[in-house]
Amino acid sequence: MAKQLLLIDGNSIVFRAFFAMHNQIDKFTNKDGLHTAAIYGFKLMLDHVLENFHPDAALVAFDAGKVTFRTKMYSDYKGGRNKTPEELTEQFPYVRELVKASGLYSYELKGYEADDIIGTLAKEGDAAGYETLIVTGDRDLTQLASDHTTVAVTHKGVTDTEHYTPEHVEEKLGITPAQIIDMKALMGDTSDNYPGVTKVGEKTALKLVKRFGSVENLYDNIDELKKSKMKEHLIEDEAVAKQCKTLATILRDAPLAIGLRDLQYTGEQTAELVDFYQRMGFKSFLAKMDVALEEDKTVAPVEFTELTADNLAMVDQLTGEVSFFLEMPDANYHTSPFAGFVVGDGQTWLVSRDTDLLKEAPLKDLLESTTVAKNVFNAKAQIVGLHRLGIDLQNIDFDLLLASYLLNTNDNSNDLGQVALEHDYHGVPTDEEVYGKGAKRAIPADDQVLFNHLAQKARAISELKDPLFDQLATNQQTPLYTDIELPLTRVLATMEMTGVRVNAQTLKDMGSKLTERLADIEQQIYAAAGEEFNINSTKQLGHILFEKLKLPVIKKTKTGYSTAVDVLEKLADQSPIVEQILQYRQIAKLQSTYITGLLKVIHSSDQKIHTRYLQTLTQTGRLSSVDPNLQNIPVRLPEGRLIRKAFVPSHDGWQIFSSDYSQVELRVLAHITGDKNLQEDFKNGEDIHASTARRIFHLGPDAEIDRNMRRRAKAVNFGIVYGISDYGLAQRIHVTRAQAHEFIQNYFKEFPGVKKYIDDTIAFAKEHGYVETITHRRRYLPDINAKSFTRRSFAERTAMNTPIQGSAADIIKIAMIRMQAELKKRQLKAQMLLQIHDELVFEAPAEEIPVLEKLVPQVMDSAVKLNVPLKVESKVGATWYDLK
DNA sequence: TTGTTCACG
DNA sequence: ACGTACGTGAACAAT
Repeated sequence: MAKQLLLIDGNSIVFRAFFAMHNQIDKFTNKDGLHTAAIYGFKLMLDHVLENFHPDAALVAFDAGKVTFRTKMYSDYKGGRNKTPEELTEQFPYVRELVKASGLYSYELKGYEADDIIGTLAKEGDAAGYETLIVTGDRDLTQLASDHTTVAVTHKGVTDTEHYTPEHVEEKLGITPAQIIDMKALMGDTSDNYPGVTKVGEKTALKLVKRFGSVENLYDNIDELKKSKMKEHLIEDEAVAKQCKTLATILRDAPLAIGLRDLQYTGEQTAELVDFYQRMGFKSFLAKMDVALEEDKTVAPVEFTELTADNLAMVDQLTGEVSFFLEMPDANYHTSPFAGFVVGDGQTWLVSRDTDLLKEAPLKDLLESTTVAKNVFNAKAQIVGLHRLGIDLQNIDFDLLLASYLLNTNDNSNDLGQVALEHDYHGVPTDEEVYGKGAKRAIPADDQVLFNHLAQKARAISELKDPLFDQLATNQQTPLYTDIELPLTRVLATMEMTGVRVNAQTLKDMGSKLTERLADIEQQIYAAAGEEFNINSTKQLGHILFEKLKLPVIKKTKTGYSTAVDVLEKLADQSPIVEQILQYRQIAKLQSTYITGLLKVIHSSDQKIHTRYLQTLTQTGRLSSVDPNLQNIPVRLPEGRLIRKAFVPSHDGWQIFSSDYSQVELRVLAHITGDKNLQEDFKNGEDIHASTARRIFHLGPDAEIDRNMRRRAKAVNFGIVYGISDYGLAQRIHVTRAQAHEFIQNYFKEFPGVKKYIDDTIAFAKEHGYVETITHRRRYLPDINAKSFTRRSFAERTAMNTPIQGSAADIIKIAMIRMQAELKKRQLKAQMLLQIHDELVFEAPAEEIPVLEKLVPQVMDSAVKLNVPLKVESKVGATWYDLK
């Protein structure tokens, strides 16, 4: 077998690697802050090549600076290029080190480009009977392809390559590799900045090369061309074309100081590579070699002083802003015990288990001071926890959890140590590491262990403040943090602490009735099945329906038969048991989640439910609600809706008041797409689903819209917002896929702005790796360029949905902050209780209802200025059920 | 802990 | 040919 020679175009691969990973450039840095994306990508490419190609000799060629024989000949050669970014230039020395550790030679020659080194060695290889593989990111090198030399050009990224052999060049362009030079001479090269012949591009150049064979032959026989503008240009630019040919020609006889015999490849230098990976922080490469990354464990120890009743005066030594952390071991900070606290200024850290000390003057005054700034982790938890101790935490400046969430919604741990690690800060372990997990989790009995952990937490908050603020500023997210999310934290804390009154007796009465009905249906099901079984078990239910009763299988899940509603609905006419199961499910859900579930979380002290809003969880900027979830209380079905009767005002003579945005997501869509038709429909105050039906079904302005048409149009509108597929739409509205496809096509024809927005947004996401809302809330989409169709498609749908859902979330957040301020300013007794994505629920004395009826819609619809109006509808009633 | 189902916007 | 609408939380069964 012939010997093999590997030649790599170092500069072009490094550039490719760098720009391929450009959108995650800040993710690839080592602990010293060195950018490593290009180094990483280079090694990725190298490993990929060496999987299939086993060279006997190998070399990586680099350019040796700007000045080459080409620039001497033509001073504009490669002119006009942007300056290489600092983040890339700093990586070159390390790429060379990597090349060496990988067992390859590197070489550069003053006055010549990497191409010329490669061209010369490839020629030497051909002569010596080698099979040569050239790896490059630059298509120009394909001119070197020959019977024994293949040129691999990286496509997208660095591991996806296209192999150019003479046959492949012939197939693609219909010319020989050497003729690529002639083609380039005629057409020029914008990236290398030489012009070629005026008005001659790739198409014309190819035609001419195919006809005449070479530039020289073309000019020798120029008279054969018919009179034309092109001919004039050719004649005029003859000198240019000939000069460009020299520029485009890669040298095959550069005066190299090395030869093939100097390039023997004997494999990688394992020890050097491991050391190199350690310094670069390349975990995955180390893992391949079964070596773990040595974590930098050299964290400076943190010093702290235990605070007691006797040395409380030490608090007065704290100067300037302070970092503070109140430790609550349970996630639910409304009820969690307190385990201790830490407070300090970056120099001094004061710690204690005795949280009653916080009530003492020096600490209470400090925490309530409006002039001393506080830095914390999870401000909402701290506000609520301290409130339980009778302290009103004021002047919060930095919330590590909140800032981290805004910077990247994907890293959404609630653990301080974990969050710190996501920002490359290693100075604090996770709670799990210190407190244990599961049943073993406990606050350490050893003071030193607990105090050290608390002090480390406070230090992390303090040290991460500046870098995270800087990153927010870089992302243009400072106003989002300062004007929206941080003020919202206090609004949410107040809502949670206020809580909502729930009448336990109402729930219990409903519960007993449901229990009876459930027992009844249960017996009917057992009778129909001919045996008793656990109806709640999908496995047992599947067995009964599809094996014992032999009903047709409509859909399967990973683990067995699907018994979901849409499946059961299709089976309803086959056996009465199906309808009974649907009934059972509906009632069992109400009973377990909404009767017993809610009864469990009513606080006995005030008969109220205090949910927690998670402000740093969702990928879109919405809130979520837990312990319990008050954002999914039943409303759609009449039986479930009755649950809302239990939600009552907390004072006699008060009422429940609610306002919601009407079609806010579609209005946001109209705003950000700028679609004229959609905007017009909203400005005219139309029933948007009806007007959509009118457009996509091509109905006249006065035609009657029947309910079915409106229903279909509504489904299309939802589909557009969610990232539609014809299949999905067809499923939902029970039409054929072809019909669904036509509906979508009609929609895009009628609303071209929407179509353009979708395409532009996906393109933006592919280029930048993230999408944004109207307030610069950001969501990264790592899968947007994934190879897997499913993953990529999902990322594309979220790319277009997130700005819409997220901007709607931004709008209501702004409204909530303004609303809370208005209630305070007007000294109203009304309280904001709940937020349900597009709806705000209040309780208020009856006499304030007329005020709210004007005020709330006015605040909500003016929260932001869109180029379509926002519409708000209000209802009022004695309970949450009775709203009218 | 994971999967399924179902409640909401 | 791929496999299907976005964002959530809770209960329950089975591993």
